[in-house]
Amino acid sequence: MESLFGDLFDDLESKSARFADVILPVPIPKMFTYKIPKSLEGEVGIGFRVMVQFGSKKVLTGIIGKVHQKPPKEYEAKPILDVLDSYAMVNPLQIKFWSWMAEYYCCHIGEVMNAALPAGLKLSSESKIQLNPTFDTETSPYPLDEREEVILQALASKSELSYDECEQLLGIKSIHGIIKSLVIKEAIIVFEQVKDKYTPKVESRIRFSQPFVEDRKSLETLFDELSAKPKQEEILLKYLQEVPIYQRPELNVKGLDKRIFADAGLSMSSLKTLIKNGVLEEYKLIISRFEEIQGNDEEVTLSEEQNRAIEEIKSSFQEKQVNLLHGITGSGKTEIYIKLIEEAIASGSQVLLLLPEIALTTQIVSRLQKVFGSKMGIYHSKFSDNERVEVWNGVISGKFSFVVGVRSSIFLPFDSLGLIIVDEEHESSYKQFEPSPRFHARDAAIMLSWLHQAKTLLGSATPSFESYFNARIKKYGYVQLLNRYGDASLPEFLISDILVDKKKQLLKLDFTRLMREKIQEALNNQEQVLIFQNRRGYAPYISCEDCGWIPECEHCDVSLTYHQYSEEMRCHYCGFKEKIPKVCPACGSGKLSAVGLGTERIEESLSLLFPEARIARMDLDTTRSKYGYQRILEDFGAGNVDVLVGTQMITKGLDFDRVTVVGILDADRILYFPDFRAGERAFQQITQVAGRAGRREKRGVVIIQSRKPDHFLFDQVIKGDYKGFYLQDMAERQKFFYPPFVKLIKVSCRHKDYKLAEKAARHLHNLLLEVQVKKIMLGPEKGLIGKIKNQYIFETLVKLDKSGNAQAIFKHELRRILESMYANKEFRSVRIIIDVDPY
DNA sequence: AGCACGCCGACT
DNA sequence: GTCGGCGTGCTC
Repeated sequence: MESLFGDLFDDLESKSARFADVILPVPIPKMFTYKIPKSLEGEVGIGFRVMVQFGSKKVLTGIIGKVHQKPPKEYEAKPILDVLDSYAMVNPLQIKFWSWMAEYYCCHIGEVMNAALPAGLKLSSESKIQLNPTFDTETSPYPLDEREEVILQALASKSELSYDECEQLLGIKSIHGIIKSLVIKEAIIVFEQVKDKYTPKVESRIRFSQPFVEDRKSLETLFDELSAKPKQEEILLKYLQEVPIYQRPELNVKGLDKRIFADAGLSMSSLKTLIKNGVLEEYKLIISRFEEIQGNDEEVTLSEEQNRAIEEIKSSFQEKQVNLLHGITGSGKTEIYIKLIEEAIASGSQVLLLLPEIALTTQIVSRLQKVFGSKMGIYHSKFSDNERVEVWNGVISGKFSFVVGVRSSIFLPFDSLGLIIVDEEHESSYKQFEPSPRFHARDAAIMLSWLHQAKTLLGSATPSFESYFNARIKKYGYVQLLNRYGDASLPEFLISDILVDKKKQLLKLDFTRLMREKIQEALNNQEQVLIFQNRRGYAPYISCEDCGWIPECEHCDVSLTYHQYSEEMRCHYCGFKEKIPKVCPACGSGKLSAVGLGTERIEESLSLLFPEARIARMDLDTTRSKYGYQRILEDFGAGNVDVLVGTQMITKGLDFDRVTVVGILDADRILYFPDFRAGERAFQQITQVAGRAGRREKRGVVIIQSRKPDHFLFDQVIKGDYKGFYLQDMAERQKFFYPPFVKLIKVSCRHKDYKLAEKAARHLHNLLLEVQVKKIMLGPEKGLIGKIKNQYIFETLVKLDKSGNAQAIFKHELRRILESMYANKEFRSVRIIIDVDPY
């Protein structure tokens, strides 16, 4: 009843709507009101893409966020120029979600839209020129110069030219002046062309022309005629073999993929002749970029514990919107997900499963694909734009009722989500840092599921302390899985003291004796080894042994990482590269040596220590290509590699039975990271890496090299005492006011002028101090990295009281303050960046 | 963000 | 004299 009236009302509203507030991809924090012209009445509504004029000449495409009949007071609304869609690309729920995100993360809704839409749905507008039809060279009062003539001649043969093409034509850089002059002389017209970037994938298909299908006699006559032309005959026979149109004439409609003839080695020119003579015809078929996969609904058998967990989750969902599933590595969370997803789909809901980027290319996806087949969509950052648009459309059309994807898949056009699962909920890659919106996909997913009145399941072996905190205060439900699936035992932990070995001269190429022995043992037994070092490159930096000089990035305040393989030094913040100097530029000494450990160097050390072992490396540098990651994993899985060295990539989704030894070379680096989450992260990372050891028959060994083997964290990791560590860390956080006890907002100022950046940050800090809410402020301080890409950074950290409406008030005031900063001439050019829930 | 308008240096 | 530099102001 209610929904009926709701629909009716909406309908009435849209029929009489005369104005539309359009979300545009511009960094201005509001929507823009345009008039809906009579001709488009009833053709547009929320979520339609429209073309509008913005400014004097620019044509932009935006999305309608609201329709209404309130004429703007201060200005005359311009009309919408055109609608691009016959149905809404974005639904009203998404607009609500975008608005919430813009509000919560203090950014503009246009920025959210930018992040949400796959590039293929954003339209690019490009200025082009065409001949002015009323122009005549003979009668024109204006003389044309040589270059202008060139352009006009080109336009005679080609109806339009882009600016780029004009530049190429004349071979000069600034074409603007010439074009302007031609416009003044009324010789050409400049227009904006909007082009849809999405191009459907097409296949050329061949089929018989209709007469031959309807009339069997004509086909026979044809064969008689062609007996003298064996090549053409061959083609027709091939076709009939694949498409038996005698028995099933209807098959001719779909025809046959053209490539089949080429693959069979048949003459393409004969095929052309047949088409030319009207025997065969060629047509284009729009096909999906995704292969059809039949799900086999394989029966998943669950352990008693898994069944119990499912029941607990379901009953907990009765009263709680969010549930935390805390299951140690290898406890079989995937099966539980499958069961819950199946049930949600069966009840007619959509389901979203979020995975961290690097886990998506692995076994879990192929596993799910086997169960769900092609009703499952995959949304991955390595997919092309076109592939993403197809997933987007597939969600709208209902083809995909279930999507597995990375953080940006929360933006897909779901309209009836029933369940969102966030796997590896603690993963920091769920947080987007650059560019804005700086959102956390887990937190946004909880909001999204709330908008859909759906449920959220957070899964992790090592939950984020926030989520665990929320579970403990009963805001979230909490379900635990305690046993490893198939009763695989937890690995044995060994802590190896780097300093002791160093003193005894037992440290060889950064490997302690214990580490070397265990690796050798595994190699002797034909078992596999994982070595974890969360630092790519050869070494963090090189240094001059004589004067201590360290090469630094020209644009950022960091040392350059030494990459031996490519023989260069690279900045991991801006991508700056430099050749390695032969001698120290500071003192001329030739003694430059690598300091510290990176994956490349470890790979090299391993091949020196274990010359017989097959070694591979997995980090950002070896997995750049679309399938790089998969290839390395497959190699490892097939047993072609004995030792795999890698960054945190190896902690995800690797599920190989033959790994018995896991080595962590420099645990201290994880432990002493300068941020309040260091302990939590260290616990998570070590536990996750350790979870890769010994999954089935044999108990694995985890060797941790450290200079501080007595650190209390090791003890708790070894015992698997998550709660103990949590409680200890929480006490610290409460004492020093860190989340989850406060809300953090980081406000930074960036500018190429050091002094100005600092001054702006001071000023901003003072303005923020005046906001009347309970809070603590730190800073302004030079950022941890003081300069990135030639921009100096100063930061203020605000710790807000979580109770009451301190957050809302502060964000509101923040907006006002930002405007005042922007209105201030002095600080206009300073970039101010707001990061809500940083880290 | 673009892009226009507007006021000061080095070029045919 | 002009072409072109980038400061600053606005976009429904």
